[in-house]
Amino acid sequence: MITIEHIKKKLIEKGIKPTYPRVRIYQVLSDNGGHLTADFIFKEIRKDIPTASRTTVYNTLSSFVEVGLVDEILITGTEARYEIKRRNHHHFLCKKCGGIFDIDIKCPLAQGEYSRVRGHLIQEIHGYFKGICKDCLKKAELEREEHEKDDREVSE
Amino acid sequence: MITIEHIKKKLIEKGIKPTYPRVRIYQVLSDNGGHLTADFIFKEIRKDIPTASRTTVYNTLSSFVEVGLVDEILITGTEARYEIKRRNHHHFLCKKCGGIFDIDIKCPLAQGEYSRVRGHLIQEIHGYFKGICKDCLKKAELEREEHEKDDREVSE
DNA sequence: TTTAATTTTGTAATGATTACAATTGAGCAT
DNA sequence: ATGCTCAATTGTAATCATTACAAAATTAAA
Repeated sequence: MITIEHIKKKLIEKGIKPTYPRVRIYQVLSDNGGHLTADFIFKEIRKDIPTASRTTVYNTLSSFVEVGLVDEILITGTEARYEIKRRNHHHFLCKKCGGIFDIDIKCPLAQGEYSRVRGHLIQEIHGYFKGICKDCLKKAELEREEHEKDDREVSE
Repeated sequence: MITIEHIKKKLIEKGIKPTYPRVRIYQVLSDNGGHLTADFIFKEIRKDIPTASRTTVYNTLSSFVEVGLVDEILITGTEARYEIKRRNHHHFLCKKCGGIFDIDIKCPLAQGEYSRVRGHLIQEIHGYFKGICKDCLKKAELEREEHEKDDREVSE
């Protein structure tokens, strides 16, 4: 639980004026774990600031990204997701349920931060995985067993 | 230079009927290097098939992705990009010029294909980098030198 | 309190992608 | 050939996240 004062200090450090909407957006990012959609954040701050607009959310998020407070995660091709910058982890998208999970791995590339490859200056390293999550695997397993039981009953 | 017959064989192998538009889309992907936009492909096949529709391009690309012939690359948050599946390489997006470059690296994670992490079944591994490309770095370097020269002239 | 600068708001536009119904085309039996 | 059936393609309209932009509100300074 980060305090309002702590958030304000963080924003000022990065040259961002800590207005109420901005502080709230940071707080929502901080309180709700990772990979939040702009829409989720918008609805969340609407509870406090009924007049808040989507534009403010987008503007604030992009300035947070610009100064390096926040990461923009692009996995699905549709909605971008945002989270407070945090090193050494990637994301996993379940192709079945659409859920996004954190994968804490120490990628050797991500360690040697901001180096060069073939003359290009590397500033950001993004990685993500797609597959079937634990829960969906379990669910599929159970369904398979059900079907086998059905088959046996039919053939009897 | 892949032959039409070779493309047809590939599509049939994957259970895709090798219609002319589909073969042409594969050929465009094959002849023009990696990370092509749907729009580029659309314009390219329009040269041969003046009646071709965007929908066909999208449908075809998504079936190619589905059967694993093609990878969908999501970097910019806007346009998706497509390329024929190829292992052990990632992409680099230049934040200045918007160019996308191949980065051939042997990521240790990408080697142990389709394993599991924390119970989740990993089917795809995506990685990309952002930064400033070689050319833009050189350009910035030259501009900096220009400015230094200007400063000297002014102070003289 | 007035002024100026910044931030926020709200609406309209954008642009890639998808939905869907109508048309076309390929393969096959008559 | 002709008609039939199914799949592929087309074209238009809708969707939906995001951006542009001008007006209103807020803040900080004078």
